[in-house]
Amino acid sequence: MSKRPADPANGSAPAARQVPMRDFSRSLPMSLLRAREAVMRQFRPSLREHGLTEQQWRILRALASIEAAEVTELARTAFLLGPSLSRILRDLEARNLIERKTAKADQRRSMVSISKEGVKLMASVAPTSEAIYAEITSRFGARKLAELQEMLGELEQSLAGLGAGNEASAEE
Amino acid sequence: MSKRPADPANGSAPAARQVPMRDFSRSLPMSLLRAREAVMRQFRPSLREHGLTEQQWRILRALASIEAAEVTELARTAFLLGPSLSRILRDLEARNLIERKTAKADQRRSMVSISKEGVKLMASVAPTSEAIYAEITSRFGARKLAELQEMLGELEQSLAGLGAGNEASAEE
DNA sequence: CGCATTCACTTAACATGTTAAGTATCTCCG
DNA sequence: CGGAGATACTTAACATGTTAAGTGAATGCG
Repeated sequence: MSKRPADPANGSAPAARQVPMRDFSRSLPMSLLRAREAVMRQFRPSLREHGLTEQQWRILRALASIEAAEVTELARTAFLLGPSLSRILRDLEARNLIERKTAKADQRRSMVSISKEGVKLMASVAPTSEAIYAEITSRFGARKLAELQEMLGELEQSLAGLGAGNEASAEE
Repeated sequence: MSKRPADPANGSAPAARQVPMRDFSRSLPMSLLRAREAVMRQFRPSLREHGLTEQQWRILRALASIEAAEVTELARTAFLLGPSLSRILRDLEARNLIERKTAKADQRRSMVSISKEGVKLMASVAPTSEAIYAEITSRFGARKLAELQEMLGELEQSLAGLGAGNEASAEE
C-alpha cells in the first residue's frame, strides 16, 4: 500500500463557482507554496530514511560549504530563524553531527562546524539527493529551471526593503 | 549559473567538501523558499493586526469563494494537511469565524462555511491585502508575474506523480 | 446480517516557523 | 571605570508542518 494520505496537491478545484475575489489558488504565495511543496515532496522520503529533516539537511550542507560559521551567519546562509536554528543545532550536536566551540575573542559567539560523522552522513545522502535533483532538472528542463530561478531572484530583489523595518509609521 | 565543474585533478577521496554539490543557496527549494518568504513578509504584519495567521486567512478566503465545503475539499483548496486544518478549524470555530454542521447523508463529513463575522473580518482585511498585492505586482511587473506563475505551474505539473507512491519497492 | 475494509476526519507526537522575552557578553561614552 | 545600550545567542509560547495512530461512520462482500 503506497501510503498516500490525500495530498492536497493534485486536482484542479472543479465546480468553480462565482469568484468575488481573485481566485486565491492563483495568488503568488500559493503558487510558490505549491511549487515548493511539489519539489520538496521528492526529497523528503530520502532525507527521512537518513533521519534528517529538510532543515537539518540545509544546515549540514551549509556547514559543509563554509567550514565553520557563527550561528548568525549560519542562520542567514541556511535561511533559518535564530530560534529554529538554536533548537536544531542543539539536536545535531547531541547526535554528534556538528561541533561547537565558543570564539575566544568574543564569548558570545560560537563557531559551528560539521563533524566527521556529519561529513559521513552527508556523503551517504548526497548521491540520492543529486539524483533527485537531476531528475527534476530533466523533467522541467535545465534552461527553464535556470530561467525560473532567475525570476525568483528578481522577485526577491524587487521586494527587498519593502517591509523591512523602515516603515517608521506604526510604533507599538 | 550552471553547476560548478568538479576539479578534474580530484579523482577520489569523497570528502564532502570536494563533492561537486551545487551551491545550496541556489538550489531550487531554497530559491522558492526565499521568494515566498519575501512575498509573505509583506502580508504578515497586516494579517497579524487583524489577529489572523497566513493559514487562517487562506481558509477564510477559500470558504468565501466556495460557500461551503467538506473538510477534505477545503484542505485541498487551501493547500493544508488534514491535521493542520483540523486544528485551525477548531480555533476558527471557537472564534465564531466559521460554522460547521454534520452532513445528513454521511455522518462522517462535516460541512464548513464562513460566518457573518468571518465575512466582516475578511472585508476589513481584503483592502490592505489587495493593496499589498498590487504593490508587489507593480514592483515586479504584471507580465513577469504572470510568466512566473505560469512557470511555477509547469514545474508543479512536471513533478506531479513523481514521488506519488510508485516506489514499488518498499511495501512495509 | 456480520464483519473486515475503507473513508473522513481527529488526536497525538515531534519538529519547525514566528514573535517576544531572557541571558550573557561586549562596546561605547561620559 | 562603570553603567546604558547593543549584540549574539537562547528560551519560551503559540501556531503550523509532517507523519502515524485513533475513532466513528459508511461500504462491500460472503
